[in-house]
Amino acid sequence: MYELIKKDGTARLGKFTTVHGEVKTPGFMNVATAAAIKGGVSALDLKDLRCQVMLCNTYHLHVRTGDEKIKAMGGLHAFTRWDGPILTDSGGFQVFSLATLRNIKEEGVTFHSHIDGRKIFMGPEESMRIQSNLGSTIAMAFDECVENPAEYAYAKLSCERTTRWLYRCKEEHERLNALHDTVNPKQLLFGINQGCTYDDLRIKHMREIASLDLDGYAIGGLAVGEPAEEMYRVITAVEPYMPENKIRYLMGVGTPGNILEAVKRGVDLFDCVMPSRNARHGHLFTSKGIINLNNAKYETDLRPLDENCDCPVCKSFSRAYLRHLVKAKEVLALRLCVMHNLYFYNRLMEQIREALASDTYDRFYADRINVLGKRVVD
RNA sequence: GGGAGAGUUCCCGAGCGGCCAAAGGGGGCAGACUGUAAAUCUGUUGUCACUGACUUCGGUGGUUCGAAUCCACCCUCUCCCA
Repeated sequence: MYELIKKDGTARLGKFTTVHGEVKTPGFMNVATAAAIKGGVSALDLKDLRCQVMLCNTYHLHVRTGDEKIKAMGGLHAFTRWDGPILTDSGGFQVFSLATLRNIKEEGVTFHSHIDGRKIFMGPEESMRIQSNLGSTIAMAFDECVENPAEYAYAKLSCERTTRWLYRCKEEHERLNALHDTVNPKQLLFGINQGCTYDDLRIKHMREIASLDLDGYAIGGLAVGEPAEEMYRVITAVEPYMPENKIRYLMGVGTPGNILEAVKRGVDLFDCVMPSRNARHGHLFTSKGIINLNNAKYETDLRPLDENCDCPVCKSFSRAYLRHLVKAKEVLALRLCVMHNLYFYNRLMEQIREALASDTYDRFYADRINVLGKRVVD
């Protein structure tokens, strides 16, 4: 359950209590799609990286190794050795990202597996069953994440279908939670707001799903190519209709700057592949902006990535060494860079919470917003 | 000593009379990445006064309207025989 500790304008400081532990919010979830943070970081590293929640994907784990096998092995917690909260994404995003490999109908979506091409059907009931088998702390509703830009007519049609899917999700989720043989009978369910960039669709949809009294509410379908200002506008428009006593999750977002903006607009929870993916590509986040380790200027730079960072990587290694590892394509480069970026994101969230707790968020925001997205100059 | 073959732009390597500043890799340089089909993708990589000109394909000469491509000699390397 979510507890709102205090508000600063629309920004919220809170905590979310689950059977697998407490999540301080605003918080960031570290993405481990196939039950692993890409780049060689295991669940055992996540505590050191100040991670609160691990996020895994329904579709990927269904395709390999298979949710029933994972259930038989004790669920995702036993499997990955991560004992904190796990959120499973429903597969809804794959409706969007595997666009060339799928077909959407009222019953659900048929995918062609990206691994072996075989047909996989997933609808609300299937997604709920898989997530139940995985035993995650939080299950996400099965939705359609519509591409941007989208025609109003299609956005409306898709949004209405996502609502119908949500009713089916809730029913199946309750049925499964009541069964004796589930890994986590206290599994929570979050609904997902859709409506593309149309404020009226967003608001109508949000009001509908809010009435279902779910455990949390997500805003989905953003950061899919629309300008950031449009994303902020949608959040601002829909926020008043999100239940105040429920946790709010902005899916797939984003850059450090996006997070500061969204926190200001009342969002509690985030996840994004950006810290891990960019790290794998030598793109590092620091308190003074962005460092691209591929750049020749770091070849003999003996400073740490971020002088203000006390992560295990910054404590020990120079930019020059990390650049060397990146250029040499050493696996160690991936691990160290991902560790730093995840730590940076988790630490950023801590700083946001500290600022909210001490009523200094406006100042924190003003100090950082123009720095975080730019290249480090030094 | 005799025979066979090879030398191409930073590297490997294609080209074998004009469509060649020269394919394709690699490397270099730079950019992108937002609920991960992503340790990936894109651009660029002779010089300059850059919609054009100039220099470059081991060296020097030659044939030709035109040569990285054909000829002669030279240099270097590899392999085989003695």
